[in-house]
Amino acid sequence: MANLTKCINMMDEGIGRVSMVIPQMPAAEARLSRLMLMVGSSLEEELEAKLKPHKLNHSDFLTLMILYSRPDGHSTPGELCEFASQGATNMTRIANALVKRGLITRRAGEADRRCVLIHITAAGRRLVQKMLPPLFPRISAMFAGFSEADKRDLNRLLRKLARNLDQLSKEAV
Amino acid sequence: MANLTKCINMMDEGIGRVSMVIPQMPAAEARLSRLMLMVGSSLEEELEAKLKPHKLNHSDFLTLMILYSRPDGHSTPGELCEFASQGATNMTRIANALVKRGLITRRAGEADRRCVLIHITAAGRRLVQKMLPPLFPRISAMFAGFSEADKRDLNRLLRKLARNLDQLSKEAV
DNA sequence: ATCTTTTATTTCATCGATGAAATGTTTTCT
DNA sequence: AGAAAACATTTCATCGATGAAATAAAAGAT
Repeated sequence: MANLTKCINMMDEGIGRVSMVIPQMPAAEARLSRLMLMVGSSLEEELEAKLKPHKLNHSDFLTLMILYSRPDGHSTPGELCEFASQGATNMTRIANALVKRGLITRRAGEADRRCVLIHITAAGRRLVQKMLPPLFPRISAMFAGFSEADKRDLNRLLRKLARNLDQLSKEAV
Repeated sequence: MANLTKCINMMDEGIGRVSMVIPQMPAAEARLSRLMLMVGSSLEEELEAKLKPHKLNHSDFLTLMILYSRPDGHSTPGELCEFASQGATNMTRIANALVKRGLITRRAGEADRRCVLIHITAAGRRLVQKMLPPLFPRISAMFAGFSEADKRDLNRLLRKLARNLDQLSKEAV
């Protein structure tokens, strides 16, 4: 929808001109950040579009996937907040919606009774198993033309970038 | 804020377990998509945090930067919609806010009088020139430890990914 | 035993984004 | 000239996200 290539071209020209006026700008790095932002949000759009028919948004889906991918299919709201990068208010709302659809259940915690144990249900598992396979061709197509070395490199570089971002936000305190 | 590394670790374990249950999943590619999404949104958070003190969000800032980086400092709403990936309604709202702050002006188009010409003002330029330099150290820090080859690779791979995403959304019609 | 902290929810108010539909100009088509 | 298309705005209704504050229950600290 967004025509990424066209946006990237115009970004390239723009950064070129700005760095003429402001030479101390780290142009290569600025370009990389913009690329990350553009490709990232395009990917997000693509994903949301595929989730829409199932009446799930990214946060809902991510929450469900975290539970699905857990050894015992459960977690707590606090943990889900952390891994899905959501506030507590938001997670309560998400959980309410998923409970209402019968995809998860809430129980009282056993060890620590302050916690709530959120379990994925059989229906939740079935939904995930129905949703995932149709995504596979598109996920593969995204990386068409990537050699094994390309994938390894991208993987390595994204993780390195992630570590740097963590470092940045840690210092920001 | 999000502790990206921790989220990535849990994603790795999760994908490992899911691909045991669903072996036909393209695990490496799924991992890469998740990485892109996570790093992308972390980057977005980082950027928004830096913009907040100036009372600008990402869309506002992007719109202003597009104008700033233009040879003649102007564009039209339609063009801005395209390059900032915004709907027309949204762009009208953004432009209203920027006009109110004196950062841009609206004029009637000369060649095509249906179009509106949006110009960045002197105040708009001053704001951009004041905002950018403090961002530079952080942009550089994001890519700390990246060799020149790393940056070239990341650049190349992101552009390749972008082309594939464009292809995907074109086919989706 | 009391105080504090942790955990989750509820309530409330707000903000930005979104999309559809109607409107008004201006240009283009035929 | 008249019809159709393009451009931008306005209006309206809605939705998801957000954050602060109050509440309640349980665990931990001293």
